[in-house]
Amino acid sequence: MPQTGAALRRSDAHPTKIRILDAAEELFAARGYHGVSIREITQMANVEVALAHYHFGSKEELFRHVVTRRIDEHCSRLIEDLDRAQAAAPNGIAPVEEIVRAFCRFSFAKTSSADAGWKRYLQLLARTSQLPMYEPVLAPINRPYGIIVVRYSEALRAALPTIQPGNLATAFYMLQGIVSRLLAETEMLERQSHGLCSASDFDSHLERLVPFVAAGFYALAGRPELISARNGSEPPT
Amino acid sequence: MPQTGAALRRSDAHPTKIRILDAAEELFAARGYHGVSIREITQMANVEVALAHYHFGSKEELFRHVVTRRIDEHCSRLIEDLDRAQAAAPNGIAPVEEIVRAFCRFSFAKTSSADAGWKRYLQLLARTSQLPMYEPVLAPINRPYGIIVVRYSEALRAALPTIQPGNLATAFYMLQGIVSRLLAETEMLERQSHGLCSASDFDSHLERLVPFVAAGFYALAGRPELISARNGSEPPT
DNA sequence: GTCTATAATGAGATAGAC
DNA sequence: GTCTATCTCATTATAGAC
Repeated sequence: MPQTGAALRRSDAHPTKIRILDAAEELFAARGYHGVSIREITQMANVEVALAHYHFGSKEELFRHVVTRRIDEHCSRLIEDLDRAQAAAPNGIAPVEEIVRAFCRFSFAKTSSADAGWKRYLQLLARTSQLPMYEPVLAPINRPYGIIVVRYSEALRAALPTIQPGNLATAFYMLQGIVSRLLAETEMLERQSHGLCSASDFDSHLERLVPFVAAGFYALAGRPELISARNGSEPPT
Repeated sequence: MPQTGAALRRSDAHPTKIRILDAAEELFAARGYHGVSIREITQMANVEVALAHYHFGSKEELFRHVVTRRIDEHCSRLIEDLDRAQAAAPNGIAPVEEIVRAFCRFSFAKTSSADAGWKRYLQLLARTSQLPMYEPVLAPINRPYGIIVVRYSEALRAALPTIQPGNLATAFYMLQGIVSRLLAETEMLERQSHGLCSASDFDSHLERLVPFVAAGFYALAGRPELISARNGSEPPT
């Protein structure tokens, strides 16, 4: 047993600080920043209220730690997947489909996996990203994520040399809107499809998203004739 | 002057109940349900706190009234615009582009207009639609909106007879994600495009969204060859 | 319908013993 | 690092005069 006696208060396997972060992640994802109290968080984490303030100072700082905790790995993986797509292309210019796939791969894989922490973190970002946020909490997200936007935009521009800058920015923004809505996992998709589509079936989502978004990019690049060549003849069934 | 003496407390033009609803709409749109107190709302409305309880009973009921107030007109207009698109088609089968345009027209027009109330209502729906909501507040939205989903899905199925039901449902869900993100008007688009795209320029949004989404639908219907025929040769610049 | 006053609770945060 | 106790303030909601 690696833990010392002081490290664990109950039978839980993680130290206090991590348990608070995990509980906060889950509750913030479910009800947003204002919908959750520190008391609820510490109760779920099985620690005293004062420990949240000892470890994080304030509620806002705790929230900042939650959204910051995984952002660097998240962005690193997004870059790695883009690098892989470009390395696989003969001339280093990855096709639109592979760029779009790279943008989704890590998030979709983590959300589908048994790793509940990552799933909740991605839900938290997706669900709160459309609400106005405080600058102190927005900045630590936008610094690494801004690099993602630049790298993916450059890759898409290379794949679509004819596309106008405004069309590229808007198309990428629309892609983010789609991904965000899927990661948020609302009940709407299941209800609207009468149970035909499951919100958690990200393999199906990806096989539909890639041709949908790629076709959109080609259309906005003035290259609709490329769509059938890239897609193959049949869409997912 | 139509108002009686008892109707107005200050110089504002609207009766108390409306003023509370307007203030609540604005604040709920900005910070979500839990991020706003009744005190803030009544303060912005220039009325006493007790009047919110007199008119609406509880905070949750007030929120329900805010999201319910405009939903019927909203849905009626969505149906009207779809009807118009279908009436304009020779055989009653509107092309995908016109269906997508009809789905956006009213919301984009209201958000671009001087009508701040409608703009905030649409922001409220867009920003909170990805957070889990109480069933009592979800039901009054989903009843009329469910009809919209059915009608638009039928129209799209008529325009795309080869599309698989799962592809149709997911594609429509992706369309909703795009529209929702645009209506939410985050600062992300302006930042990511380095000021090239304005979040409030819904004319540009529409001219980019329609070919993007229509191409996506055609791709998922296995009919990519239709895209160039419908779009014309050049995308928006 | 509107106001004042107040109840009842829960919130974020801190001090100090251990 | 952890716990108990407490401070201070804001919250939803209601009672009752006008």
